[in-house]
Amino acid sequence: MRARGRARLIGGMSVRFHLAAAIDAGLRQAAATAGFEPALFAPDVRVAAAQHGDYQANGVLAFAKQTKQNPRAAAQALVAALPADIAALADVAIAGPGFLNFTLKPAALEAWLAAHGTPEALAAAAAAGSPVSGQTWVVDYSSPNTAKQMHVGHLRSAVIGEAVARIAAFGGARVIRDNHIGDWGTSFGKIIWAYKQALATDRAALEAALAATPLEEFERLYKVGNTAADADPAVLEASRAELVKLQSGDPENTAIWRRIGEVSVDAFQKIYDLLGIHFDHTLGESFYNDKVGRVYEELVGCGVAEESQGALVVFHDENPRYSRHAERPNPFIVRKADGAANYASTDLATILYRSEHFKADASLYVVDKRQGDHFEQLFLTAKKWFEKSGRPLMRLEHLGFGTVLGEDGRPLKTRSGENIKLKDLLQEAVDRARRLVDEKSGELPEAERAAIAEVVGVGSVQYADLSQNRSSDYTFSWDKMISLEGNTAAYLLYAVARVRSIFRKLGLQPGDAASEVGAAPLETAPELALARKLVQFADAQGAAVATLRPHVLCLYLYELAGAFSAFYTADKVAVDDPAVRARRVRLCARTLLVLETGLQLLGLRTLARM
RNA sequence: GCUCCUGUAGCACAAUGGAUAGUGCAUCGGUCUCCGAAGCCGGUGAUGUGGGUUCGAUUCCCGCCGGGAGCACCA
Repeated sequence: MRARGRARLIGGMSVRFHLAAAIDAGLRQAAATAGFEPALFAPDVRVAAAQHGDYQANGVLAFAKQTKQNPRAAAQALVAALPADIAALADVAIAGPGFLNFTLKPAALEAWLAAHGTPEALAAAAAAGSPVSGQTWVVDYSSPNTAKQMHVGHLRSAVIGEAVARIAAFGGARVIRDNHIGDWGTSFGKIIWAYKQALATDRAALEAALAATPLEEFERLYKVGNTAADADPAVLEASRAELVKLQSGDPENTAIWRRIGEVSVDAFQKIYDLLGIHFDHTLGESFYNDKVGRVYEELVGCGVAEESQGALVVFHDENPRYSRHAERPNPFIVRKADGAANYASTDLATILYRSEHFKADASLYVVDKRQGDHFEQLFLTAKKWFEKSGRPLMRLEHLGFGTVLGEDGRPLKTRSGENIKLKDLLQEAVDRARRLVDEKSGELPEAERAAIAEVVGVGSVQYADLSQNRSSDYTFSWDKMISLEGNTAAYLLYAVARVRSIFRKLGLQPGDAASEVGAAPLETAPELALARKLVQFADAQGAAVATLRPHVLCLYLYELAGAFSAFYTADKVAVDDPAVRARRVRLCARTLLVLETGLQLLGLRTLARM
């Protein structure tokens, strides 16, 4: 069997993208040679702390423990049996109780840099042999409700979802981006009622408002309808009647509803454009409206669902939380007592559609973690349903994220207690970035400063969100976010701009092979540290795909930018010695390549100047 | 009440059971006649608490204390 991963031949030397995987394979081979029981030995290769080398393998300790051997003796036996390609790749040392430390040889670093010199080479290497390669993944994110402006609560799903989608696609998956908008439900009866009232009262004013700020106007109409329905049972009844007409296909109500959807999606797209988001599909709840009947039939038919208090529900007796025997039973309600569908109904229909129509291998839901119970019940239900109906079940995963909090530790709101509109938040970020750009780079033309401010401002919002573990609550702070210092978008973008500046000054194109010809071997400590960090892109990328946590990629890019900045300060690129210059040009070009690739995976744009 | 999540320096974060717990902000001190100082180099400072499992625990298990969230027809 061929080794996993793509190997490129450079000067007869095979170059692996994932060097950790190469070391893992080499250790397994050595273990076989040394007579270790394969089932008991897992190398456990990981990126090491810098003082220990580049990679460390911790698996000897567990192996020695299980087989009652001296761990250092086992480590020595393993090292002695290491295949030649690993010995050529790295220096190996046994440390502490039995850790194996691998320090990549400069020639191995140079070969990796030479082999991964273009965006195409990097992407091909990352996708080849990836565990997700060739799979179809649906990423379900953003998912706002129509007739409402997106607010700060919608930020994380959009930003994290886009990053996850890009990371998965770079890892070789065929990614389908699906915006599961909330475009169906009782609220539309109220909007239609209010719309018709406004039409009868002052048609011109209504049309003017809808022409100027259509989404805001529908949002206002919803509030009018909602307030009126709360105050007056007759209005509530009238709204219900409008909803029934809509659901039975009444042409007028359907036209109003369509218009609501269109203006909403148009407004959303303006924000998506800023965030670099483009959906393949916008299949909202209404799309599944005619697909829930089949779900009910099947669930009842295969004995998963049952009637309870008039509703169609699913209990999960094996789980104390969702068991019918619980103190306060909390079943999964798949059809309401009034016969109407709910969130659960359409989500089940959605799973079926993604299975049958998209042939999806995975469906990832980037949704607030507070909906964790819903997804747990949804997945349990889908599992039983698909098992009983003999269908293979795709991987279902809820990528939950925490709440955006203000600096007071409460969910982020405006001073008056309103939700902050996403549009306003992004504009504020751009405005703040603009002030910084004017201060730092006042010499640049007005139009360029505006463009820079947009990239820095929006990128700062994205990066601040992505750079911490998504499942934690996220404390929002303007000052920290737009800050120039620390682990921020500005720091990474600044590193990119400085690399680009070097190439401008030298009159070279980044990645132009001719500029790297005759490169001398890497020599200085900052050069080696930068090269090592570049090689670790493979590890960061692999970890990002495996964990679907973009912050591991953020952390890596920050460290890479730091390694570059240290190198930049210590070692001048524009030196006379052509061999030294060539090797430093190559380091700069790869830094640029990896930084830009990584930032793109996060959904950020980059700048040549800032 | 039940359940889930969570507690790491003044603040914000990191650490698939591994080595001396990393980083940023703040703070203190260096550093621009030299490719961009939005930078670089250095100092100070932390695992809520009590047990347990383990060669090894921020990580796993149990208790306690603190914070957040969810719990029948909303999404």
